[in-house]
Amino acid sequence: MGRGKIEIRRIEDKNTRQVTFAKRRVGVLKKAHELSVLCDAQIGLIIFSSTGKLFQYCSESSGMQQLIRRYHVSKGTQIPESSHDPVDQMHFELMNMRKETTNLQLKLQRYMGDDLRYVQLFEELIDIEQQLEHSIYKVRARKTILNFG
Amino acid sequence: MGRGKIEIRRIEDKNTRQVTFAKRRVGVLKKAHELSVLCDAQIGLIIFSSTGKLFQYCSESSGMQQLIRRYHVSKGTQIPESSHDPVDQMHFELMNMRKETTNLQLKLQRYMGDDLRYVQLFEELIDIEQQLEHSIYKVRARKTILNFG
DNA sequence: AACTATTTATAAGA
DNA sequence: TTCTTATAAATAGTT
Repeated sequence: MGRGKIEIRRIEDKNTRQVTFAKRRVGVLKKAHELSVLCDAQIGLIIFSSTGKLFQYCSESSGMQQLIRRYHVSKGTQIPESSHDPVDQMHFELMNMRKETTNLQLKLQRYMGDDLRYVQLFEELIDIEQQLEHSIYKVRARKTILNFG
Repeated sequence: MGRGKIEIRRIEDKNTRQVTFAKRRVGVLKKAHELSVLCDAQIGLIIFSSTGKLFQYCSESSGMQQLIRRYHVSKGTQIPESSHDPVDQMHFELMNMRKETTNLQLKLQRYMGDDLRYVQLFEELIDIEQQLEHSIYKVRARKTILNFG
């Protein structure tokens, strides 16, 4: 739907991905709304961007909470490992977040050249090196812009 | 998007409404999936037809339950730090951890050369550049060790 | 269930 | 980056 056809796979270029996200997010929210109105359907749409920002749509006549409740009822049985107790849910989320934080810290360390002892693959080092070189390139470009832009 | 333009309001003819629902339901589910894949977003879409039938989409790497949990957490309201209620404390810890995760993501982005738009201080860029150069030095040292150590 | 004439969404360009 | 536009995709009405 544009000047060219694209494959449906993760867009690698960060800027393009961000622009596409902004455009298509509007598109899909609109489509959800139209379907809900035209066909009298109850619809909830939750979107988390890759940076964790939340966008949502919920059709009229019911808040998202109510829709989610209906969803749970409709699905009937609750998945065993997931509890309805808000405290349990929070605990679960907390564990997930700790895991994510740890991963991020490791990744950051790696890109900061720390804790490379356990990087055993030469290929992986080359990847990191190239990423760092690319980063430096971009930082220098930004420096130039700040200086003369 | 068809032989004629239509107003976005409830379709009165029952048959037409059903047909349109079937067509557009496929369309919006597809759009949600494409957005999720192209832009690395976490998406959940819940559709109840007017007859109460459930249709849903949830992006890879997380079930609908987990997405809903994330939604609840994300919508969580601010809790005063002073509360002694264990649930509030857990909530508070969650919020802090989310903040830390966001910071880590930003820092990582920065060291990967992305999202430098908002780095306004030349000094800060020089810091990042030096850190990156140091990182490359360490990565290269590790390469040497792997090769000859 | 297919088929198209049109509208709509959007990828790439300015 | 916001605006534009050529092209792809969705779909309303038809068969």
